[in-house]
Amino acid sequence: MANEKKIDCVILGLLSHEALTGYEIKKRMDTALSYFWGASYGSIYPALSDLVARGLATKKEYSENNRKKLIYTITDDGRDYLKNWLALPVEKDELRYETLLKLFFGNEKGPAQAMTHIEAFEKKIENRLPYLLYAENILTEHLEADPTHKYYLLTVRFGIKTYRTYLEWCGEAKALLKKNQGNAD
Amino acid sequence: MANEKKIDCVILGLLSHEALTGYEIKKRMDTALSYFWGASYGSIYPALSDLVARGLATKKEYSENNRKKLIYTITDDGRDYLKNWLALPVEKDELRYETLLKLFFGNEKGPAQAMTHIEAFEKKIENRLPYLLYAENILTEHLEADPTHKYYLLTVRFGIKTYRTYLEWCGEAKALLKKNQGNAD
DNA sequence: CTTACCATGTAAGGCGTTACATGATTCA
DNA sequence: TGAATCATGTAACGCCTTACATGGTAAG
Repeated sequence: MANEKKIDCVILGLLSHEALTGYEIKKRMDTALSYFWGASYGSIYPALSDLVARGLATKKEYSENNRKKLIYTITDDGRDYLKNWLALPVEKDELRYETLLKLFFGNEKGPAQAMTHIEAFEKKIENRLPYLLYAENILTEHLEADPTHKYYLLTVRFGIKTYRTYLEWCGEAKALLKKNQGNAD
Repeated sequence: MANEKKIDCVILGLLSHEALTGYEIKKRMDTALSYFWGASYGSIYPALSDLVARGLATKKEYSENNRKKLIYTITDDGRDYLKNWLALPVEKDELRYETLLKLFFGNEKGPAQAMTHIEAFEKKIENRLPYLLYAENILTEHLEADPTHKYYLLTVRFGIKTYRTYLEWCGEAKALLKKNQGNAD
């Protein structure tokens, strides 16, 4: 019962909402979950087969516009498995911020280099923020009609808040680097 | 020249400041780098041997209080390797927030369960924040005397800002869950 | 007609954690 | 004298990414 693989849990979690194809699961990860989780096809498809083999999901062939899709549905056992995992305490939250890593060792290359990394980071965040704001709007509007999305909304708000903090930090970091560069305004 | 392993880069980055033992490197990761990077002994020690084999670091036996230590020093080649990596654009920043994952699927188990995860997260962050604040004080004080720590300070401030945002979010998330639970104060 | 996207997978290999193994020293 | 911390490492195994392979459809 121990050692739940995270990839199984994410997939079951997504399937607990609605039946999905492997491709759609990947899409969800790249959008709705992108700021706190990720996975590649190379882990998604094998995991799906495995879930079916263990009776935690079922697979159905489905045809849309003459194009066949494989849709996965969570089973009762799958739902139990998910619930069991959800009740366990969180093992670890981890980040691997290469940007911060490069910045940490910034004195090897100087402020100009550090500035470049900060600006690239800033742009990446600025590009992603609108999606989250859009999602927040939709979710807030439908909150009373569909309260099951309350949790989704909470994670979106986490994303928005942290992204805005990142942007704030970028501004401050750039200011500090400029100030210390020796040329006042 | 491509495919720089991150573990090599972190270690070289730490060694670029001062010569260290494997044990000390691990310590740095668990404190100064903890909120944006991590590694285990099982990756640190083999990486150190490898760096020596490639001429990017040297190893010296050293005795302190009759206890032998293996101290690693960065070489000129190591410094070049590090600088080269620092100049490359950031490949990816990634987070794996199990807390957010469990929260995302929270409607399977309800608000009480979600609350538990949020509170555990909150406590973890509250416990770690003081270390960062302490580090910020020290670094700010010594900033003019030792400007090489400017970059370290930037990452510490990143940690503080994001941690504070996390705590803010915890408060809001708990409020939303309570409100929707149906019992107004 | 070709680029982008939809859609599903496999294989190799890398990377890194966990668990194990060992032993010294310090502090209560 | 026992626990905690210092200190260094190895081996097995697991997990996941990258790259590869294939082919349909939609839009310009």
